[in-house]
Amino acid sequence: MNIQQLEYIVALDEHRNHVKAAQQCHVTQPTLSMMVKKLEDELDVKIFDRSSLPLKPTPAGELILTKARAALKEIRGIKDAIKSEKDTIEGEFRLGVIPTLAPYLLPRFLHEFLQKHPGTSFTVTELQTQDIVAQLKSNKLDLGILVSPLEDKEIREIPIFYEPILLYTSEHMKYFKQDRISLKSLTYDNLLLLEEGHCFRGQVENLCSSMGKKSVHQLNYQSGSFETLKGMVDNNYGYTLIPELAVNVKSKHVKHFTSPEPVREVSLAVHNNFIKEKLLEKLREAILKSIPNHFKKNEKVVRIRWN
Amino acid sequence: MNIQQLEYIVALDEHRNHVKAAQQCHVTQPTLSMMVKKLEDELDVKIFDRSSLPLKPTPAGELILTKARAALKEIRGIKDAIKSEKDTIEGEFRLGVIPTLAPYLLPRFLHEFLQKHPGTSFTVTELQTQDIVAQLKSNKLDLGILVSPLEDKEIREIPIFYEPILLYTSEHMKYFKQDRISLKSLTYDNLLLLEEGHCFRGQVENLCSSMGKKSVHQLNYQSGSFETLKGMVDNNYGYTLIPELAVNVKSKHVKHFTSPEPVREVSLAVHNNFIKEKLLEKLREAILKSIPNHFKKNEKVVRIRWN
DNA sequence: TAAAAATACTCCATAGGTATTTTAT
DNA sequence: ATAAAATACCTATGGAGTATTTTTA
Repeated sequence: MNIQQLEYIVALDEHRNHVKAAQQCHVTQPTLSMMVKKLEDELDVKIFDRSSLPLKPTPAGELILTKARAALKEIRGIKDAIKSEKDTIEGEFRLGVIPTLAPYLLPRFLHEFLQKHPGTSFTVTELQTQDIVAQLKSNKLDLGILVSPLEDKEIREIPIFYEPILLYTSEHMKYFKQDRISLKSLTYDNLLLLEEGHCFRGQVENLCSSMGKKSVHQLNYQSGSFETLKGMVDNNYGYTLIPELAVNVKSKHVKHFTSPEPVREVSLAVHNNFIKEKLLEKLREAILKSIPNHFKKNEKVVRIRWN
Repeated sequence: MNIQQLEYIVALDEHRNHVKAAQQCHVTQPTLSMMVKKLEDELDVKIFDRSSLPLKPTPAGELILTKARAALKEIRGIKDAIKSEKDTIEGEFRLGVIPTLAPYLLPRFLHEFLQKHPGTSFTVTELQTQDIVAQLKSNKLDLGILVSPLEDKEIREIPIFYEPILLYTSEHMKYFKQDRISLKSLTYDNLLLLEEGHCFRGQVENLCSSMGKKSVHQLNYQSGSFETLKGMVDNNYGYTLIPELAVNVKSKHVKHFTSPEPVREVSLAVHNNFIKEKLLEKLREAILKSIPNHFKKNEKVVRIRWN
């Protein structure tokens, strides 16, 4: 017995005509005829009395049809439940965001999102990438916003945007006089960096080594936030690399790189189990709407990896 | 999606182990693994979290499993309902029996059967074969007892026994002095016959022509019952052919044929739709128990056809 | 005789098998 | 190291197609 056969007999009972029933099931008349017959053979019961046209169910057939309808309803219920689970936005969600994004990105979209979707609520935690990943896996978090790729089979990433990496330089550096900086011309010496653990530190180190450079630091100042680093630079102390959302691009200290521009890929991250597709879609849309247009995918970029 | 896949995920949820689940489903582990995966792919939902052993259902998986169990229950319900319908004896049944059997056969088993199966009741009608067939088809009868074969696609015959045909002869006939009569030696002239419509008349005519004989009747006496014919013979008026149940075999008027003996095949007849197999089985057993042992199938017979 | 259903046959998708590799404890 | 699960590959069943015949009204 299979689900198709049940659908065939139900359709046949509804139409009392093989051709019409077959059309409804998107198969040919012989296919439907054969399958109905096969089911009858398997159950060893005549479901339809074909001795006169239009055919009609036998007494046993009536019984079978009633039960077949109930079974099909349950089966459709499975698909429907999944669909509605995927389509529903409502719920309480635990969101982890990396510290180099949280203060700059969340204010841009979260309030509006909550107003637009009153059924949703979020508990936001600032966490470093590895903690977000671990907590998504252990079901302590539902969603993450972080820099991808992670290359973790259990975690699904939905890329949202590509955030340019800018140079934030003090006035006394040579870069200050340039309009745009070439990535190749960058020496990584005396670069101010975030402390260990922040993915952005890893990203910059990665960028550095991918350029075949070795950074030597006279001052090994490591801060926990861009705000401190910016303060250092503002007070004429070296330079740093900084993602665009973390700075006012109109500041005279900010320098863009020439093409190909380094960017970091910012993604939504969820456990493979997460199925609220609609929520992901809506969140992605809301975030995309809140960020500058040039963050959208662009071929002329160097996507830097954080790990 | 198919029923097997639902059974696989339910088994997997029960055992939390692919090997054991596969054993329960009588398939190999790779088969079960693949099918579960295929279902997940089709539904686009992870049903099981395999990141740690033993695996466990995802939240969405729990939902799916609940519904899958309900669906399987309905599906099993179909088979169970059929089985119980087939196995149940209880009910009111309308039984048609041909007149040449009814008065001799019914008293032999019906009372005992009713006592043994208090849940059953019968409405018996004496009808000729063609009427039984018509009423089985039009659902005015549930069961028939008649002489087969009928060769009607809508009617199912369950042979019960083979009733010998005997010669019932008056004392002045040449047959009276013989111990056993050879079928070939029989002249069909002046044979007393039942009136038109009775299948037994057709059977005898059939037997006659199959022997290459042509019957010529001096006295064309046609009766509606064997009792009348027997009365004629008892009063020294010719002879007749008569099925064994209709006579006292110890009577001196009764002569057996030599082998191969002519017999008629007595069958239960039902419409193809009829599914109470157990009832048929029990009826057949009861009838068989009530008739002489030599009525059971025997190779040394000439099965005569009534049509 | 026209419409409906059954039959004959052909094809290919896939459920299921075996052998092996990969993963998790 | 060992048990469990996934993967690769192969086979054969049977679901579905087209063409045709048979049946019903």
